[in-house]
Parts: sequence; C-alpha cells; structure tokens
Amino acid sequence: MNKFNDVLEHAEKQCEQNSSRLTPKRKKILQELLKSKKALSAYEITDLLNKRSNESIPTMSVYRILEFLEDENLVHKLNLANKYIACSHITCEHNHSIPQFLVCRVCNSVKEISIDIETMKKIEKKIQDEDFNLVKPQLEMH
Amino acid sequence: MNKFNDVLEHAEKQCEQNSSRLTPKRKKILQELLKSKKALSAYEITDLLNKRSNESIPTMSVYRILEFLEDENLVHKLNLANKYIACSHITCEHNHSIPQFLVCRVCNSVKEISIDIETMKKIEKKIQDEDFNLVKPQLEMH
DNA sequence: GTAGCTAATGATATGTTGTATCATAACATT
DNA sequence: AATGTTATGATACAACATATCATTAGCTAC
Repeated sequence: MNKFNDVLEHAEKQCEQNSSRLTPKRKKILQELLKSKKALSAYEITDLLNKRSNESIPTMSVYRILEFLEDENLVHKLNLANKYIACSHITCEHNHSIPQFLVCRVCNSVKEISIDIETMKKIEKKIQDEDFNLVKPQLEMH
Repeated sequence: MNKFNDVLEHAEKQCEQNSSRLTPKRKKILQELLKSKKALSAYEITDLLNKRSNESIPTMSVYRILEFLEDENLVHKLNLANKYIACSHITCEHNHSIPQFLVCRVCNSVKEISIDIETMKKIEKKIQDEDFNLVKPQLEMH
C-alpha cells in the first residue's frame, strides 16, 4: 500500500510544519482510522488498540489524540454519529473546503464529498441574516 | 397567552386525527418545551417536571414521550446538541418542509428557520449522485 | 360490568459517550 | 543535571440513552 504510506508521511510532514509531533500513539490511531472502511467511535478505537497489542491505552488518551488529529485536520468527527474518520484529503496540497459526509445507516460506511461553494454561501448568508454565525461549516444529515 | 393555548389545541387535534393520544404527561412535556426559550435535554426536562410537582417521572418515560412527540412532528431533536425543542410550526396548516436550526453556542437559544427549497434540492441531488439517500432532511451545523 | 386486549407508564439496571482532575513520563532547552 | 513543556496514564464521574420486565389505564366485546 503505497498510498497508505504516502498519507502517513504527508501527515508527519504537516505536523512538523506546525511544530507539533505525530507521536507513535497518534500515528497508530491515525493508521487505524485510515485502514477502517467505516467511522469508528473513540471506544471502538480503544478496543482495537488494546486487542492488537499487550499495552493498553486509556480512553482518555484516545480522546485527546483524536482531538489533536482533528486540530491538525487529519481526522474529522461526525457529530451526528459520535464517530471519527480519517480525512480523505490528507495528501492534497490545496486547502480542501467544506467537507460533507454521507454515512450509510446500515453498514456505517462513510463517503466524504465536497459541497458546492455556491450552495454553502447561500446557507451561510441565510444564517447571517438571522444574526447567527456559522462556527464550523460541516454539514451533517441522516 | 392565547398563542400558547392555540398550539396545544392544535396539537391535540392533530393527535386525534392520527388516532393517537396527547395524554397529560405528553402534554406537560410539550408545554415545557413550548415555554422554554432554549433547547432542553431529556434529563433537563425530567428535572423540570420533578421539581414542579410531587409526582416524579422516570427518565425512560421522558424519552418515550419525546419519541412520541417527534413522531407526531410536534418536537424536533437536535442531534448535534442532544437536545429537544418544540416545533415552531405546530399551528401551520401546510406541511412545513426542511427545518434548519441555529443554536447559539453561548446561550443555547435556538432559532428554527426554513431552508430554501432549491438549495436543499441541490444538496439532495448531490447525495443521490453518490448512491446515498437522504433519510431526514434536517441540516445541523455548529 | 367484567374479561381480555392494547397502549401508556413505572422501575431498575446497564450501556455508551465524554469530561474533570491529578499524577507521571518523555522530551527539549539552557 | 535543572527546568519547563508536552504527552500520556489512571481514576472517577457526568451526561445521554436503551433494554427489559412490571404495572396501570383505557378501550372493546361479550
């Protein structure tokens, strides 16, 4: 899997640039998410790690690491499902904008698509008309 | 508050038509949600009811009643916040389409707006292009 | 009206997701 | 090595939600 290693390498570089560190545990969790075809909950990730090796990782650390990866834009959290997935654009050079996620109700598989900028602008305008602000432009729907 | 009674009356009629019952407890919970300016969690509703009167209601019942009210389209669940609000269109005769919720991050107050049909259609088309189906056309964003 | 059915509610336990807090370990800088 | 900062561990608990079985209320038919 060259693609796979590319992504990890890219992630590492990106962290270096931000002078943050992609530690072994962080890397491991990112790997699990990359391997997974479906979104995983923090607890599912914990279980995966604990089954794979003899060392055990506390839930707390998993949450913290997920938060870190989210801040680095390497993973996304699906708030409607309380699950996490690896960003599918890690190797893209351009800033990818406005992710939208399609989550299958039956098998939980996830597809990340990008939403039309115009559409998003319209929605945002409507929100601002009501004196609200869009904090995070990530659409989620069932 | 005439508006308030109008809404309850309307809700009652609507339930009759569906041959379901707006029992006293269900009505009470709907009232609480109508009175509240912000979205409430199931547990907050439980506490409200239990403080107001000497009888106590189990959480379980609150959840069941909220589910009932949701099915009757009298309340909406905000999945991103795990909270519930009364539908602001109970007295409308027409089927109101595609709710969108603006939730203030600071004070938790909620505004229910309607989204432009065209915009929604576009999004839906995009989803179908990917061989997914939109189960519930309710946008939620931070 | 009472027997029997269904819908609604109660009670209890437990599952799932997430945060608070304080301690320890790893690493970098001087 | 001394010190500060970042990462991780351990423990407890809070918030949200469901499973399951028991009980009560209301309706229908005889």
